[in-house]
Amino acid sequence: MKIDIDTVLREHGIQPSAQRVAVAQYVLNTTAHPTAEKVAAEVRKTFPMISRATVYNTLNLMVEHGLLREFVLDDGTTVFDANVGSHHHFVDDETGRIHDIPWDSLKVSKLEALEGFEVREYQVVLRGRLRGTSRRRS
Amino acid sequence: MKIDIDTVLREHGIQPSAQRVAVAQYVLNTTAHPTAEKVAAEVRKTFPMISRATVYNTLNLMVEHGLLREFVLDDGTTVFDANVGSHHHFVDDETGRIHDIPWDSLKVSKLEALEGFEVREYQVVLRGRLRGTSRRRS
DNA sequence: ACACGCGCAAGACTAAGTCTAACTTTAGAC
DNA sequence: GTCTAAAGTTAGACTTAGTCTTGCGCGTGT
Repeated sequence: MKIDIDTVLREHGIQPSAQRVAVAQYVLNTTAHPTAEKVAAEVRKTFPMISRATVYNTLNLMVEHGLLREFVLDDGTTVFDANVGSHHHFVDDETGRIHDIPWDSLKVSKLEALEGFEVREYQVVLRGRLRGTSRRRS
Repeated sequence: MKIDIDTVLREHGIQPSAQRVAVAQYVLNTTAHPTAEKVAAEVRKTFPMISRATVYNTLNLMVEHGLLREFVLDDGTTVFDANVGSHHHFVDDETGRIHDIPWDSLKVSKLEALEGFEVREYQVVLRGRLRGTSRRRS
């Protein structure tokens, strides 16, 4: 479950440090799509002295080095996603939580027909409710 | 081209005022997907005394009443779109500008197969370059 | 051992947006 | 037309998320 974070960082060209490992440890092992502040809060549970700037620096570093993906929600909050492969997103209207949708669950066609646009990447953003949820409050 | 803004507002249940008309006048007649600050700047050209709060209030009002749509870009900036019908978005990597893609240009299939998700709406967000643009700088 | 550089901390700073309190305008009643 | 209450507007304080700056300390290579 939890491989050697130290190695993962190094493999992606990031020099490890206690703080960076702590951040990576958390953010690479959750599917919760946390915000930067959430990451900071979590990490501080085991590493109380880490500064905000370091958390932000580390997250940005990880994004730059392809270890993490940044995603901005409709309400403007930006969250991080350890799932760096292509996938779509479903946003729960009620809780705001994001769920990853496997790439192959959806198919977008007619992309070729877009005259004048050279598409590098795309993604479907869905919004709605989870079916059969008995209203769990966040 | 420019219908009676006063009437449009009233038809959507918004009591017109000089400030509101000025904001609506601009934002309903552009396809530029402006930010709130951009709207404020534009409106001030003809209405210098309008306050920031009023611009924000008016834009939010218009969104609530379905005259406008809010859209958050990947970098977290939120912009407004007078095109309230369903459509997709293409974000130009180079300039950051957004282009509306007609709903029927793309087709998303297999939506039904999403077990457990009750989709209320969705949208494809594409990213890339405009084809054949001779690098116009923003 | 030494110095150089990288990373970290703390807090100042910025940008975008919301909130508040006081003032002004408007619509409707008389 | 005048009055009043409600609605709208203003300026600026406040909040939140994030970046920048400055200085310190530790590790590493020679």
